[in-house]
Amino acid sequence: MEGMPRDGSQARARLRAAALELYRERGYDETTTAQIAARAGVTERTYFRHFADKREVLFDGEAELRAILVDAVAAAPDDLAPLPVMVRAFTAAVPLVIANRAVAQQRAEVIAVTPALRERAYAKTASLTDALADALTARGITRPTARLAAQVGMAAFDRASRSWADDPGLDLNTLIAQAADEVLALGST
Amino acid sequence: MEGMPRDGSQARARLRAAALELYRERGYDETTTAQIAARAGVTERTYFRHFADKREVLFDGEAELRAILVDAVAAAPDDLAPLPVMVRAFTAAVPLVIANRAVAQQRAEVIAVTPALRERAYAKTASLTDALADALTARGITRPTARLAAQVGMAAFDRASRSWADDPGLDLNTLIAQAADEVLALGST
DNA sequence: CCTGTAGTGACAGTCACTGACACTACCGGA
DNA sequence: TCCGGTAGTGTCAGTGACTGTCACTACAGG
Repeated sequence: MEGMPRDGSQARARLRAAALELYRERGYDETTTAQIAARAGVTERTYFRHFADKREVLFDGEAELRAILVDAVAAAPDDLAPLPVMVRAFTAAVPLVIANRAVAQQRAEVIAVTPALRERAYAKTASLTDALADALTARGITRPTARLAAQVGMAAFDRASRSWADDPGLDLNTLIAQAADEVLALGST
Repeated sequence: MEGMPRDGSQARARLRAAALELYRERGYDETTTAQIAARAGVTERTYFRHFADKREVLFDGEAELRAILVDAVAAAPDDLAPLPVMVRAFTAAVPLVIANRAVAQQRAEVIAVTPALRERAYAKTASLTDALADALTARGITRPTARLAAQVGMAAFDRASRSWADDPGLDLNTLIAQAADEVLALGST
């Protein structure tokens, strides 16, 4: 194309949209990166300049969530126990989660039926968990305990998210707090 | 080769060994599946008959661990709370873990420095977690709670494993119990 | 107007992975 | 003893993800 705008973020956004559409229409395995690029009006080579691989296009914007979580951990009161700190962090992210609900659900549907994408999703979650563990470590918590708290907090958030996905009428903030309570109740009959 | 033994499990074992060696010698990215096959004395096509992809060769034998965990969950007393059930399950797996320690460490080293392999490791862990959640569900525990307990239990086991990897002189059974206690203490300062 | 820089297209190449077909060792029974 | 089925393998051809390289174009700042 002759007069293509030189602003890369536009092409990037079109690639994101095209990929989500195609993955939903034809399935991930039946979609080629060339098709994604074509629908976005660029070449395959340009696709790989914006995204590291065929999966990554579905996992953009993770940085924003990470920043919110990490900042919330850093901002929590000094004397707060690890699990309540996690609750605060995820609570801080609730507005973003709610804002992205519509697209997130479409993505989740594709990911659910595609092993390769589930694998990437696990890796992204693990990456977020690492970031949370680092943030807890910065609060003076020992690294092994920080890792444990981050993983447990993420498990609680996962539990809350699923309930909320089933019934978006529920209050996600409340669900997060309840999930944390549920963790502490796992030791008692 | 003319007189190659027709027993596939031998080739499979050689492929496993060859892959671990090459991944350690040259790195995962610098190793081709053709090289693995060559070192094992078979063709590349045969490699892909035994393993689904280039990563899977490092994650064989997961089925054994899964069976032990699931059986232990099923065998636990009816009135035991979810987290203690997880402790029992992982405790039942300790002998296997100890027996595999030497090879497991070599694998862990490669995985640690290879994003593609870490990703697969996360997926394997998630798969085990799903199996544990299913086993808990069979005990009458609600699915969301079962998922939560399985993830929390896995986090505790991860915490215990890492301590044990750092100092194999410690008792892994004790570390698992301590990690579970630590989870329940995450809510208190 | 000139120059550096970022985004892109074009092209060639490697390698993971798959489908199809043929061959060979072995196991069971006729 | 022979014979047919089966499992494991080799060979070959092909697709598609991903990379390196080079040239070109739009735009910003001086």
